[in-house]
Amino acid sequence: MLHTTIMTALLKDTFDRKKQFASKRQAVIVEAGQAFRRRGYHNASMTEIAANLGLTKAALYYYVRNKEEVLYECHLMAYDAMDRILKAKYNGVTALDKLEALFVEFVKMLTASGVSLLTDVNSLGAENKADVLARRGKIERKIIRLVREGQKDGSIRDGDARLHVFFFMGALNWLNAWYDASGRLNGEDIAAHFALQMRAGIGS
Amino acid sequence: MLHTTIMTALLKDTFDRKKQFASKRQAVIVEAGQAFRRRGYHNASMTEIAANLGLTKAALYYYVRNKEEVLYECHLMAYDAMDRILKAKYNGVTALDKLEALFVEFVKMLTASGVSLLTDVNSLGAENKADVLARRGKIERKIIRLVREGQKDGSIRDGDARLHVFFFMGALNWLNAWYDASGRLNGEDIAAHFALQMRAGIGS
DNA sequence: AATAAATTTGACTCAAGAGTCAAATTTATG
DNA sequence: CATAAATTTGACTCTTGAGTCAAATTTATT
Repeated sequence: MLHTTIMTALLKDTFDRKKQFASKRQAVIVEAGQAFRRRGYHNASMTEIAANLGLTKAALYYYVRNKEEVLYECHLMAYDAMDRILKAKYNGVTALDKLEALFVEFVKMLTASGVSLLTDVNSLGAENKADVLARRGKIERKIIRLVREGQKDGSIRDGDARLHVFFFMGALNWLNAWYDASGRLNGEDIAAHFALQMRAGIGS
Repeated sequence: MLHTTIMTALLKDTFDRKKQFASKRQAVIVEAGQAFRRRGYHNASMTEIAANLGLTKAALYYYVRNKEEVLYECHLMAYDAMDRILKAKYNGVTALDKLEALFVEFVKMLTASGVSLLTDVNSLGAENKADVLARRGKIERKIIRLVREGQKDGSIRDGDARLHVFFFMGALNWLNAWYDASGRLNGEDIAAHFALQMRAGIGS
């Protein structure tokens, strides 16, 4: 009994500590991601990111190995979010319907959360870069497959499915360049508009 | 007579020299632009760009003031090209027709020439950044105006014209991320496909 | 060939920012 | 309070790449 209480206390402690550490680390990644988005990877210094969190640069390095790792995790976070969206089941009889629902979620996610699609993939080392591009490729292929499905069920117009996808993925990636959370357009509106435009663009 | 021949020789000479200088300088900008596109502004070093041209870094600096200026000129070059396209008169009775013709030219230009839309606008100093964003804004507004015109003449579906435009401008900017000149898709095909998708996306 | 201008270079300087580390400080627990 | 682990810090080091400059070299002209 005494033994177990000690154990549980110990476990709870280490668990809490690990949770604390993990969530602080997460905060670092998110803050860095926003800095990267606003100012670009190379223009955002680790010192600056630390300061935004009320920390010193040296303290940052308690949570992350190096800057590149942070960029890498930012990319992964975005692709994880997209994967989660892709994994969910969407209602709608046609593939186009599903694609639309998916697209809405993408836009809402990108306008709402701290997650953003970064473009600076060349600042990653060969290993991480390959990894990130593989993740991106996987997602793109999944969407392309959905488009092909739509071309079979007749909901999506014929034509190069890859081009269909690259076109509207561009809209997603371009969001970062102009979307301003404090602007008059909210994420829901943009999502609705973009979904409609995407659908019209490839629907048959 | 003697006088005039001397003068003309002198003028011709300086003219040639200036032309030489200008075209070499242009080559520097173009090469740098390609390097920036491939590797990102900060990852592409001046030494590397010089080497690609068979020069030394010091020689590069005979042609340009500094790296930022080069980035600035790359942006201007792209916007100049877009301005030229925007200035031309396009056939087609509806605004949508004109927009489509325009869009085709944009895509062809971006897939063909050394010109490319760069995204690293944050690496510019305040002055140049404002300038570049102003140029971009001007172009966007012109296109938005055309979209509004289309909404009046009934060729373009109603809805926020800015969003209509941001959507397909994303496709343009995303080109850099995936387009490979040595790939199986050529610029003309992409232009045709994208034009169709753009048109379908906002046509009424 | 002599000359003058244009072009190129090797060998620098300099600043910025990534990353380190031993020591100080804070936090949780008995 | 004493202690041990976790966290944070100031004060470094080190590398990279931008930018400079006086001198060398090339080019065009008479």
